[in-house]
Amino acid sequence: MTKNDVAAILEEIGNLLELKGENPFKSRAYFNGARTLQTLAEDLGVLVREKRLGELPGIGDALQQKITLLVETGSLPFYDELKASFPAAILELLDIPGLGQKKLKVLYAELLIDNVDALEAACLDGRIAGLTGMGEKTAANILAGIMQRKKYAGLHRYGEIIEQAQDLLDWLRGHPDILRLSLAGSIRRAKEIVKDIDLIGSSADPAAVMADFILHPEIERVLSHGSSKSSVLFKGGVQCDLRLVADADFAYALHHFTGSKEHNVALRQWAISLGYKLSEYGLVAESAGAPTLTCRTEAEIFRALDLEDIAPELRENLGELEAAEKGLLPRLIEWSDLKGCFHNHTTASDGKNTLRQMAEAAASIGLDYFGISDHSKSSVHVNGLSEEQLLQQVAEIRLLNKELDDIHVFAGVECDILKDGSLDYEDAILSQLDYVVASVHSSFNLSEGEMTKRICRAMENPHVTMLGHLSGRLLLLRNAYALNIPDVLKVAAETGTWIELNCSTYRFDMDWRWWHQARDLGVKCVINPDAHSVQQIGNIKLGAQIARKGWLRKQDVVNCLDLDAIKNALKKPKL
DNA sequence: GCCGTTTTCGGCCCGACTGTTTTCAGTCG
Repeated sequence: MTKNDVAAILEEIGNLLELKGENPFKSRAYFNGARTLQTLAEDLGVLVREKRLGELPGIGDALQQKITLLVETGSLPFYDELKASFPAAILELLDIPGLGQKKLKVLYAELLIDNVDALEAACLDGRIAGLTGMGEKTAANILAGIMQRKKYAGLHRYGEIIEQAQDLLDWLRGHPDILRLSLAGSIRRAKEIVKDIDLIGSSADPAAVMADFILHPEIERVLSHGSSKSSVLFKGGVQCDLRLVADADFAYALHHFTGSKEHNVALRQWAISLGYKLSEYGLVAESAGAPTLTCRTEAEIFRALDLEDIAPELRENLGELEAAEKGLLPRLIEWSDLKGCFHNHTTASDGKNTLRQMAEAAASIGLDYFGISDHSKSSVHVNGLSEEQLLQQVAEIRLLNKELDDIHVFAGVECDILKDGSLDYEDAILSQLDYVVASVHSSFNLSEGEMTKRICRAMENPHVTMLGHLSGRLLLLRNAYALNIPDVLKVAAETGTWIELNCSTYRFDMDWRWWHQARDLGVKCVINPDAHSVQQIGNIKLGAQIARKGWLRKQDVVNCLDLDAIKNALKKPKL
């Protein structure tokens, strides 16, 4: 049982306890415990074995026992009994917008509603509207929530809505009554999955701004409309919340609504320890005689609390406050630090543009070098290259380099890691390339041990320069395969194998949560677009955002090296 | 159920908006 499995069970327990009418703080304790496990950098099995679970924040005696039982035996009688006292599908109803635990509890107790179809029927035949505390509008809202959920599932990949968010920001900034305006929420923190677009603005006439905001031509439905907050649903299914405050409150509101919630809770505690009370409205001295503070910017709020300015991407309560206190925050990478990239495809395998088009497009966004790595022969479904085709492409690249003077093209391959950890070409072929990206494209269902061994064996090959999309996940589509990432990181450090941060909007893989640890082990990151078209080369900008989230600096990312330095790095034997 | 320099009991972030209600509860972030 992985830590994510355990975390999912703790969350489920939290929800079931709320439905049961338990002390809400008790169920919150389960949610907190789940969150701790999800962001755990260590191996859960090791923690359990060494009886160190209690050292984790939010894990006390009771959770320690329950987690230990789950890890050691794979089951938990407390959970089984709790689950058995409710219908199987009831928690799915909590995903419907507008329906929380309290209403769900009433629906189940009064009408025995325990699935989406029964809920939909009850909305339509008037039974919902007849309950105390619920009326026609409640029924209509729940119904709209069911429809919305069916249509859009409510979650979005960061890389697919960030552009829309930026456009919206620009549109709204043109409003004459807007003073300041920023993205907030998880999209500002560059989370790989985003629920909605949060905007925070300041205005002397918020009602006027709101009145115009809800007239945006791309809006499908206005969900709520007030003078300080409005929510709309855009065509295409993205929800956007706009909050407006007085300009004096802007920095506080921006910080508050950027979150994360966990960061905010920690920062409030921190403020209390210094004698202040922090909220979205201000930073107020609690002790008599202390000066009243006015912060114009978030940086000023942090400074007032004796902290370095914490970048939004780092605000996850994963050590950023402690680092900011000691002046140890990393100087985070910027996309413009990137000088090139390595994992890109052409029409030779499954790309949409030719070798030359790709190289010229890379040059046009200012890159100094660019690597071509088409698929290897086992990936027949994506037109993987035979040995002859691959060597032919290498020859073409050598010729192209004589023509192009503003970019250098490296010849590589995305070589399949076969089921047993061997590679898809012989060493005699691989040795003729400038570099090799090794990736898993098949046999996803191996055990964790087998998959870990497979990938580690591939890294032992001296020709393997880097690992591609380490976990194989496709965001919102496919889970990562079973893999012991700490073990992989250890071997990557020992063998000098780089690990890719794949910038496909579906991947962002390796996950940002691991990079801080990888960095501390000395594992180098390489930010790659996995571009299958000229447009996708630009995804390295998104990748740099995610790298920032993983605490990465310029010196941790090899493709920040200039052309001469990267040539030397590629020539150097890795072992 | 967790936590602790006001500590082993009594808190646990809190305000906007909506809808159902005559003063407030639920949801959301």
